[in-house]
Amino acid sequence: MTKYHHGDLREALLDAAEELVRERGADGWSLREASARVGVSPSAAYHHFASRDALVRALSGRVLARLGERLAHACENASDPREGLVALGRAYVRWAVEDPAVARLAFGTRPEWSSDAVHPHDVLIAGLDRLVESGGLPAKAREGADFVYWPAVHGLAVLLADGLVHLDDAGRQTERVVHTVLNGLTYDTTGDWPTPSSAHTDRTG
Amino acid sequence: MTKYHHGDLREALLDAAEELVRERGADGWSLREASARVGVSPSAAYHHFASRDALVRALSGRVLARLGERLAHACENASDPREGLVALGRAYVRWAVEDPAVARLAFGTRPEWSSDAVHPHDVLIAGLDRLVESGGLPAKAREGADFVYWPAVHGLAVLLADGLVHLDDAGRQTERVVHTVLNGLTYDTTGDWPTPSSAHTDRTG
DNA sequence: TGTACATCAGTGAACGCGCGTTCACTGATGTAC
DNA sequence: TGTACATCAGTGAACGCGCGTTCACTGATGTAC
Repeated sequence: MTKYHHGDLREALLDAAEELVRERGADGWSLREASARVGVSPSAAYHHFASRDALVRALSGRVLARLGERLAHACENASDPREGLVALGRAYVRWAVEDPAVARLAFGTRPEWSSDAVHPHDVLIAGLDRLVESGGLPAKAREGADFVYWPAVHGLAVLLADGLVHLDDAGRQTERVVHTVLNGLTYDTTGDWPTPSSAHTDRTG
Repeated sequence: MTKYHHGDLREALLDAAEELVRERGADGWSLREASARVGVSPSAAYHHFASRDALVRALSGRVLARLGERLAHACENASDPREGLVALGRAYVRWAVEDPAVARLAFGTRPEWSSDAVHPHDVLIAGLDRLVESGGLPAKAREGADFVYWPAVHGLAVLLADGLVHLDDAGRQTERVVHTVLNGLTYDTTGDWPTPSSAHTDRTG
């Protein structure tokens, strides 16, 4: 029954590590434990990852890529662009609340990023662009708007995931956050907000 | 010169631990290292902390209390309530950017909270109340507004601290975030946002 | 179809290490009389 | 002011442990002829 060759040990190790993160937190587990859980000797892992750290970075990348897919799915299936951004925010926060330890790992580790994966930030960019195209947001408010929307949603997600805040209905609060940000971007009484020229997302560290 | 009794070993250990966090990250150090840095045997620490974890929680509490003081100072010295909230946000983000590893520790560890310290969330509550009193925010928007403002500022802080985003001028972006949120709370086209009845901050875990 | 052989993906023992924590101890301090 | 003594805050050796990683190895697989 037990085969000498595992088949897909790499993926199995990532699965085990993800589960361990879920159970014990981002740092509460070892390479040896992940190997043991898969039923393989510790040294076997080194045929697939250069080090424990490489495993963690690979896991982080896999997790973020999946988040990107979830967000894209949520955003695209909405009835209109504004609702798309609401759905995106809800999916983001929901994910963090449902899987807080994994979320914390993903946000706290430089991911090994596969270039064909959908980055969460790209989903957001597309969502905001669509909103502007549909007339739901003034073009002049668009620049740098992702670095207003993202922090708001991200902040709610991590405050909840880290347990600093508890909310009865996190989904409803997410909706309020998103609407508030979009309204605030639209009714901007304050003036010009030059986009910082080098604003960017760091995807790999 | 070297005294047998240290004088204030407890505080010195917290200082050493804080410095180690700064140098190596939230988890990259040991009780033994902190003791060694202070020039004391590892076991000495156990006269002041029940365990390594207790040390970490005490450090987290101290860090958050200092943050509370900084925020209160920034908020109170502003020219008007709205500027107070801008200053609060700037101080919050600035702190996270200047001391990212310590900030991450403080947000990721249940703090040992001393009841007389000023909690960051309390400073925010006072700032928002003042804004409403001065007519800068409709009373009907007040409820739950802290769970819109805080996520936005917190999110920007942790995105920067975790290196997920880089900005030329984080201070300016913070201002935009705060103004956007306050404008969005004021010009709320969407309707009623019942405050989740049990929304609260967790200060100790 | 059969066989030789290179390659791949495992094993298992061993390495050196630093960790958190305990324990019996001792030197320094401060208080009571 | 001097002394006995309790208490406090250190020492240092030792504990058992699990860790990441290396290494020489071997079993399984697949390909060339």
